[in-house]
Amino acid sequence: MVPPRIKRTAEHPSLHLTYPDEFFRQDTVSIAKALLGSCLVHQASDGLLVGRIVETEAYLREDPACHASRGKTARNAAMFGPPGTAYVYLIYGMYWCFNVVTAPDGVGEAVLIRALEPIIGLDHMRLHRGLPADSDSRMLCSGPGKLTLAMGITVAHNHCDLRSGPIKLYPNYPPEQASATRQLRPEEIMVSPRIGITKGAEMPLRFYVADNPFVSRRR
DNA sequence: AGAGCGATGGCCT
DNA sequence: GGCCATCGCTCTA
Repeated sequence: MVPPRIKRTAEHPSLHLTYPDEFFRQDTVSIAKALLGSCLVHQASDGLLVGRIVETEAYLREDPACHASRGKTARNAAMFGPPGTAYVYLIYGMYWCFNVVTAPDGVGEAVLIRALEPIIGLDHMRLHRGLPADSDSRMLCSGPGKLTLAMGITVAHNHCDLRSGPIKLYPNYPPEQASATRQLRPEEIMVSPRIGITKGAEMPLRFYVADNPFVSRRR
C-alpha cells in the first residue's frame, strides 16, 4: 500500500517552511528589513491570498510615533504581546493597518506592512477592493490600508499568532515563485523617513525594495 | 507632480 | 474636541 502523495501546491501551504522562532527574536529594525521579499499568506474563507512584502516601517519603544510609546491601552495591547503575532488597528475610521509584533513579550514594538506585490489571488483582491477585473495589479496592495482590504485582514486578526495562521509569513513562498521571493541584496533595500506621521518624522525607519513598482511611494 | 480635502470612527486628553 | 502609521478624487501647474 503506497500512501497517497500530497502535492506541494498553493492549497497546502502548511507543507512550506515558515520562519523559525529565532527570526522574531531579532531587533525590530532587522526584522523590518528581513521581511522585505517575504510572503504574507492568508488562507481566507474565499480563497488563498499571497503577497510579497516590498515596503515596511519600524515602530520602536520610546519612539514618539509608536502607539506603544505612551503606555499600554486597549487599542495597542497587541503590540505588547509576544513577537511573531499580529497588531491590527483602525486608522482614520476606515482602514485597517497590519503590523508584525516584535520585541520581547511586554515590550511594545512592531513592523507596519506598507505594501505587497500581489502573487496569488489577484481576482479575489480586486473583488475585496471593489476594483474592475482588468485593473492594474500595482493598485491592489500599494499602501497599508489597501493591502489589508485586498488580503481580507481586519481587527479579527488582532493578536493572531503568525506561525499558526490563518495569516502566516514565509521566507519563500510558493516554491514555484521562488524567483519572486529570492533573498534581497543589501543594495536593494532602500531607507527613508516614515510616511504619514508628524512625531519622530525624521527617523529613517521606512524600508522598501529598490525600483519595485508595487511600493506606495518611490521615495 | 503636487497640494487640498472629505469620508469616517475609535481613542485619548 | 482633536487627533490620527489612509485613500481617492479634484484642482492647479
